Amino acid sequence: MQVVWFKRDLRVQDHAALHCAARRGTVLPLYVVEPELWRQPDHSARHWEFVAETLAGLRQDLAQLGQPLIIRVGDMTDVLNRLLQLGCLDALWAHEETGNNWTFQRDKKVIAWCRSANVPFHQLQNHGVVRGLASRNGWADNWDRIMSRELTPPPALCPLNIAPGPIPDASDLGLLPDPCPERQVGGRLAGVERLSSFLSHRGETYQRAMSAPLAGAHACSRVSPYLTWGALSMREVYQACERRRAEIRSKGSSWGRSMRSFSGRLHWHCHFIQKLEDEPEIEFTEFHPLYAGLRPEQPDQTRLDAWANGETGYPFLDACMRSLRATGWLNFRMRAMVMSTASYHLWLDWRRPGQQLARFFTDYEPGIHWSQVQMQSGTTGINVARIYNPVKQGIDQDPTGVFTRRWVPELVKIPDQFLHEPWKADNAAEVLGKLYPEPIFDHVVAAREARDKIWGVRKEAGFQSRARAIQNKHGSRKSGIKNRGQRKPKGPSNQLELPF
DNA sequence: AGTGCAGTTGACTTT
DNA sequence: TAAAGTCAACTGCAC
Repeated sequence: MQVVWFKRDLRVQDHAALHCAARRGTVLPLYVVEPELWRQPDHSARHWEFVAETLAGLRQDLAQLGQPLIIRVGDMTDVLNRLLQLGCLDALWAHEETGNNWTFQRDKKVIAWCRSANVPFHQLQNHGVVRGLASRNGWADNWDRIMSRELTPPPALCPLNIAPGPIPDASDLGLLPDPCPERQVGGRLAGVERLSSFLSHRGETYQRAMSAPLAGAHACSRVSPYLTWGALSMREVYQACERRRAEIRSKGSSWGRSMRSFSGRLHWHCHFIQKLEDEPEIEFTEFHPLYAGLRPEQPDQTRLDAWANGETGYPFLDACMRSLRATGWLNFRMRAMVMSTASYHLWLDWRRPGQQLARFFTDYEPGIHWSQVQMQSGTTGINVARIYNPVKQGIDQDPTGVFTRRWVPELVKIPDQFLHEPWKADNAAEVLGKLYPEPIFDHVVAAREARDKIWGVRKEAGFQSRARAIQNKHGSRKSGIKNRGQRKPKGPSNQLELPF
């Protein structure tokens, strides 16, 4: 029997492993709930609940093809042992997974197990990430080629007489309660709906609205969790986007800008995951070694908790964190800001805040996440430190205060004018330290100190040569430090310059 | 109508 | 996907 192991590719459409396995013989579609994975510090109940909903839909889709999804709970190698003893395992099929260290080690165990049991294990390429990549040269063109290939159709399956097995609850897995009342709903149907409503109407203002937390929640595609857990394939999202781009060329310019911008972000998705594929250590280790040990190894628990609970005394920052906890989502800019404040203003080592955010994001994608966490902590060596000002961001991104007031209602008595800096309000003493905390850091002083420390490292001996090596290994060939300083010289001025 | 000046804007540089 | 600083050009206004 051809066992198709579903991991973070929970769909039947454009699923190469399923398609190829079905051409070889009878397919046993399998999902293994691995309790140890779900106990990892970057995983949370909201992830599992999203996956459980997606599994229910996948089970139905597979049933339509002829054989519903089989679900088992336990270690993967134990499940494989049982299948082998039952004579149900002629070959194992899966997609290559670029996950956290736990799934990386588990995959190595599975590979070793298959080798010793003499079971062929076929791992097929997942989205645009290349395993065993020798060089980043030509990577972007290769991505375009992969994404332009035809979608793999779902195959017909032979029915088997095997108990399907229940889908466990988060509590069955011993996961801590993780209330997320406005979490996106899992399942392919919801993903397809998000994609089509984005392309047909929600996306028109994408380019303009994506950075504001309130407008962005509507104008952003929101397909990210469906891509993370594989209910949608990157290829089908990319192709739908390109079809739409061709269609809207005649329409107004905001559609054109928005779709170009969205397409660009789809390219970046795999670009970042490729970094973790090429260097799995970045989950734990600084891209640039000179940034190791810069911050205290053990983060100050009080500050970490205040940050994670949305109680720093900076209203917009706290609103973003509280919104994230309740919805499982934040727009890109606000993700960068919350990470930036943890790493710079609060000077916390990036690993623990990174794990906390991973648990909060329904769309936690390890490759994107750890690349971004390090980028917003200034430890890559190839990006200049971008330190966000939580007051300025509030004024720029939530000028009316509607978003901030929704999530920080204790500031109801603070006038609009002072919402983002409540300590300046006449009635500050009535609120601060009573209903809402005083700021736990001075953002101007903290940003300056962090900037000086980060820039100090750049001046150390050997910094630049190592940074160039990182850029060469991981950097985009279209931008980055390699091309800086090589910009085209300015063209001739339009004005005549006469020595008159 | 031209001049001086404070304040604003935008491009560019530095951290 | 930053923010702050610098500098020159520009604007509005008083005289």
